[in-house]
Amino acid sequence: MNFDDKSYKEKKVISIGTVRELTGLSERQIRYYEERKLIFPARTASGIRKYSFLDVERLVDIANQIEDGVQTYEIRQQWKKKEKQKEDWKKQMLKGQLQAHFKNYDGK
Amino acid sequence: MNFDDKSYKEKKVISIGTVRELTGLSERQIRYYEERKLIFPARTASGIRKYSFLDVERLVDIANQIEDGVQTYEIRQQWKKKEKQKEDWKKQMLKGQLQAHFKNYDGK
DNA sequence: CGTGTAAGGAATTCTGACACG
DNA sequence: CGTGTAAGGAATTCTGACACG
Repeated sequence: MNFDDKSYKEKKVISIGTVRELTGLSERQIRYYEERKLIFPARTASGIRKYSFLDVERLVDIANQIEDGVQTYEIRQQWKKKEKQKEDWKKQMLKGQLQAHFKNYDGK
Repeated sequence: MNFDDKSYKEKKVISIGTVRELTGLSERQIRYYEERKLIFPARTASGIRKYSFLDVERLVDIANQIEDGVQTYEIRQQWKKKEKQKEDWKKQMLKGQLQAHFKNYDGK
């Protein structure tokens, strides 16, 4: 209903110093995770990084995994795997709908 | 359920340049509305203003009213009036509950 | 009253690099 | 590999003031 509430979470408006305060991470860490393709802030015309609340949550998640000894490229691979699973799930849904469709047309 | 979605809207994390882009207002206007007690950004330790998405919405509302010729102090008065109405409504609710309460105890 | 602007200073952010391990 | 830090520069933000009307 209030779809704006969702965009608040994804709107990239927070600069790195505020992200530092929100997450407790150092700016060095935040920029490094970007270098390792784990986070993708927007950039202003002059090059200043802007993050969303969703990015902030993701950063905390990343930091926790690294604390647990997971390497950055492993985190990236894990996310790719999850993306693939999501794709597969969508295909299954579509397949199910198609089958239901043909059943109606063939069985009668 | 996801009560964080609400706090996103009220968390003061946006600096004035981004607010300018979000609202289309000038920084001068944004600071002036604060001077007139219509908006209340947070401040970092070093004095940088930080706004929430709710503040951004309020700023757009303020700007629209000013465009319509409403003066800043009138906007402030109008809000005070609405605050009062809200208070009165709460009292009414409370009164209603009290009456229902006594009815149960007295009528039986 | 509401807004623009130039002024000078302080705080923020950026990149590339060296360091440690 | 992940993070700290000093370095120099560029972009941002702040306040108080003058201007117009």
